[in-house]
Amino acid sequence: MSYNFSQIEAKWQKYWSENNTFKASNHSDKEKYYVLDMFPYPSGAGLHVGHPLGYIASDIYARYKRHKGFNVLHPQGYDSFGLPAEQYAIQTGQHPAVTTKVNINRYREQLDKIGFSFDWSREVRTSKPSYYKWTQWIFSKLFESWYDKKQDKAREISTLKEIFKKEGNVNVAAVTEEDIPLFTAEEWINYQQTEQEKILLKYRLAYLADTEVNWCPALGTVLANDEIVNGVSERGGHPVVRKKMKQWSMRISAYAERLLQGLETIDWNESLKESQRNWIGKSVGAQVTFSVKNSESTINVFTTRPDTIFGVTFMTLAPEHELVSKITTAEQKEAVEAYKTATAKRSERDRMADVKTISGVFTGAYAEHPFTKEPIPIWIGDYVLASYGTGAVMAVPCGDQRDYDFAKHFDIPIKNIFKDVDISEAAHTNKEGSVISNSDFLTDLPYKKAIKQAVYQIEQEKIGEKQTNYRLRDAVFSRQRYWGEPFPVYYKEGLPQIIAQEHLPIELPEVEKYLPTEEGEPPLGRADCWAWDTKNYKVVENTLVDNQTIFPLELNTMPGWAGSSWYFFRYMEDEQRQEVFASKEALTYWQNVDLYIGGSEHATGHLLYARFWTKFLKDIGLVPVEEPFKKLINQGMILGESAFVYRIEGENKFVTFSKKEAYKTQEIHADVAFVNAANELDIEAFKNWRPEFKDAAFITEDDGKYIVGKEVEKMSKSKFNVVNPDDICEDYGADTLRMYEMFLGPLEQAKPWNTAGITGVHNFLKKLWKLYHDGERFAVTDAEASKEAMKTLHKTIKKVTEDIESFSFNTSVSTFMIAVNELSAQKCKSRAVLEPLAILISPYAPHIAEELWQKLGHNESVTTALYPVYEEKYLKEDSKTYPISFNGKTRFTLDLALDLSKEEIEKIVMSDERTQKQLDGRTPKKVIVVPGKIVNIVG
RNA sequence: GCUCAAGUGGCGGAAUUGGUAGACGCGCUGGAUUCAAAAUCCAGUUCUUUCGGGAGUGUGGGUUCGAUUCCCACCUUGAGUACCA
Repeated sequence: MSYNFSQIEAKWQKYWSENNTFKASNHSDKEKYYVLDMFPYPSGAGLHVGHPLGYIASDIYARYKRHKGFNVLHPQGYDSFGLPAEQYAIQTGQHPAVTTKVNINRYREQLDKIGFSFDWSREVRTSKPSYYKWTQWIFSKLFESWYDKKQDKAREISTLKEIFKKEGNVNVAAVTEEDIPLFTAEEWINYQQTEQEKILLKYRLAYLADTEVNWCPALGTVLANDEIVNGVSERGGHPVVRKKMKQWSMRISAYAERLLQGLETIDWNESLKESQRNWIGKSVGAQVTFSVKNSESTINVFTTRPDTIFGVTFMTLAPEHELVSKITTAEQKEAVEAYKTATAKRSERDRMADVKTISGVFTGAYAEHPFTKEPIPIWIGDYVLASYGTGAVMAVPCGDQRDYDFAKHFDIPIKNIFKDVDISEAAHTNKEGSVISNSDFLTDLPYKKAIKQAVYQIEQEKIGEKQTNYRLRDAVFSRQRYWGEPFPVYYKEGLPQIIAQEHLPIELPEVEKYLPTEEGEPPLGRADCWAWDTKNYKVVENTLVDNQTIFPLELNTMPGWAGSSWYFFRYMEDEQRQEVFASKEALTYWQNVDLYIGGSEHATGHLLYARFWTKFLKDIGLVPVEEPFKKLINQGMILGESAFVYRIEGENKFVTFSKKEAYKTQEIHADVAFVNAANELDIEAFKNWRPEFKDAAFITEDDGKYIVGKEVEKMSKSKFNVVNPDDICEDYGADTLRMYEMFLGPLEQAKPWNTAGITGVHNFLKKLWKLYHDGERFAVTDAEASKEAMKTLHKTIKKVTEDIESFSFNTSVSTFMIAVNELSAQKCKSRAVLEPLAILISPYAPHIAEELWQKLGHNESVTTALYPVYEEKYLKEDSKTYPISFNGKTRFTLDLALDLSKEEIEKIVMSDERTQKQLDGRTPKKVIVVPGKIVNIVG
């Protein structure tokens, strides 16, 4: 009976689904283990072989943990709101919900074929109203909260109102907008209600404010910082410009320090933590106030080097700085205005592309040095960013390269305040080991002490204070798009009002087109039925808006990361799925994700936002954990092998790989489906591919074959190098696909896909099958296993267990191959060996394992079997093959008993004739014997 | 520029505390089987060689009896970030 994988796989996939084999229970005495994949966005292209890599790894781990006796939660779902479905809707007029559903069904079909152990009963779809109801609800909680710095947590906005009523805002330490006026309790009480609401809005964690946003005209929406790569949109690569707009934002900056500290408590890879640290960008220093001469104005600067304050020879403001127009002198007005206009015109991209050009203008004004009282010229320059720190710097050219270059360029004096350092060529930017001089009370202090002393003096003289700055900006939360969560918000007198939980979800309205309106409003502006009736609590026709009881609803939708910032909690609930976003019991039992696997492209987006929301939900007592993902692994990308044909320029003639150098050619992607393992092109298939190739001519190799060029690139439709997992399952089976994906290389590493290599893994599974059979007959016996077979088994248990625990799945596949090769050679048919082997392999190749398990006489699924236990006694050796090396180079080997002493070993080795031959009459200087390891003869 | 990874046969990769470099698989070569092919099985496969050996893990140095592994400098590739005061 041969290995009929298609029949076996269909049989067991049906069995698992019918028997709810992988349904997790929220009530169990077993220890819990939560394994999660980053859920996919269901794109129209379907899955290629790169996508399931992480799912296979997590599935192996989940199945392994079940064998180890854990209650495993391993769910899956869809991040189903997003731009591609909407772009498609704009082009075709099809409702994004329709295409999304089609894509999800296709994904599910593909996933099912690979044999994952997902608990589909807990599936989530972010675009489902029953799901986004709770996304809207969490938004409303953020709206109803403020961040109390004293308690270092988010609190309900009602507590803030109480404080205002009692004592105004003088004693409140909150994370807010900068422009908050101080008021007393009396003033607060006397404010109009709208005035109060305006003030509260500045405190809320979800707030509406005029912000400088990244506007992408091509997509017609704003983008968050993490959605922009190299100055263009991540999706589509469209240009992005800065623009001031009224937008919803999330006060993630309030959590900067906790997001940074939390990294110490989680098991993520270092490079990922490092990118989050960089993104948060903490810097410790001081804020110092400089007064402007002949003016009431003062300039605040932030510096990480207060020790260099005596080296200040000028100041630079960002061109957008609000003081610029105030302090500029009449003579400089024209030049300053011209510079401001010029910089405003330059796009972010231009500014980034040209970092080297130094530009700036003198304002004519002078500040006063807070210690020396000397006048300091004030300049403006675009190397100072308005969005970081205070938008102004105290320039210390001797210690900062940009200040140095600026000073040299404009001939501003440079004062050296470093002891024994030459600054004639460049600034002295390395603070380690430097000693300050020429600096009054800081002279002769090493930099660390100087920083402390400077901060102390600054605080004593009340000209500034110690301060910590973060690069992390608040995240823009509005998108001018259709296919996202609507806000549970309506507007009364221009101020946002939240809709209570019991009226949620606010469902997306129908629109006749998915484009912005003629007035430039978001697509929801096209909806006819998009107003909120505050009496009947329902969405009604826009024509009914009277601004008394019926008000207009918010037209923006939420960004893609809203739904993905909390979905891992949603999976925890199973029974009361319609009632609460997850019950207390479920949240307490499952806590957080033990193992999270996904791509590294989410390093600063999803993974930061999810941590932020989790911390917030913890603050308001909704979840019990501070971090969502305890351990995280980034799977590497599987790359495609593209095939190229070479067209001679100006002709419809293609030249084969080895002869292309003789011509001027143009590389063209050919579909990898037309190319065999030997890189030969199927010329007929290629000709029929596109009309323009119909009459193409070919210059072939001498044997008449056309050989293509190969190159490793990202797998993508546009490169015609996509390999589909369905085809692999069809030809070789899911078990082969699963094992081969793992066999390709280390999980976290990027690696090219090469279908040709798959036969090795497929052959292995055939050999495994044969091991349990004798021709057509199932041949496992109860006969006692040989010593060698037991040794092979326990060696395999040990290695595979270690490999799974360290996520080294590629090496465990080779361990299985070695085991099957050895057992086949030993002709082992013993149940005592083959039964544990079936369990060992079942996380990797679950279908064949189930089939063999059943043939072994079991009625229950192999997933219920306990993992075999490694016993050292089977591996005990009494001799070892010693490498005998001379000066570190192994020359021959020698079998010796393990219980020999060092002296005995040395004696035997020295008397061996091969040793004498190697030595050739010399006397060794030294003989090193490491029992059980090696013998090394020196000399 | 800065930060983080990584450089090992024709290819994917292995070597878990420093101890026989190249496991396992692909590909390739030869053989068995077959009318033939597929499939299967067996043997070989880092380079070099005067067949005794010799060299060899990006490059150069160092520590060590012994280094793919540890240290220093450099080169290359990939990822992230980018005037962050």
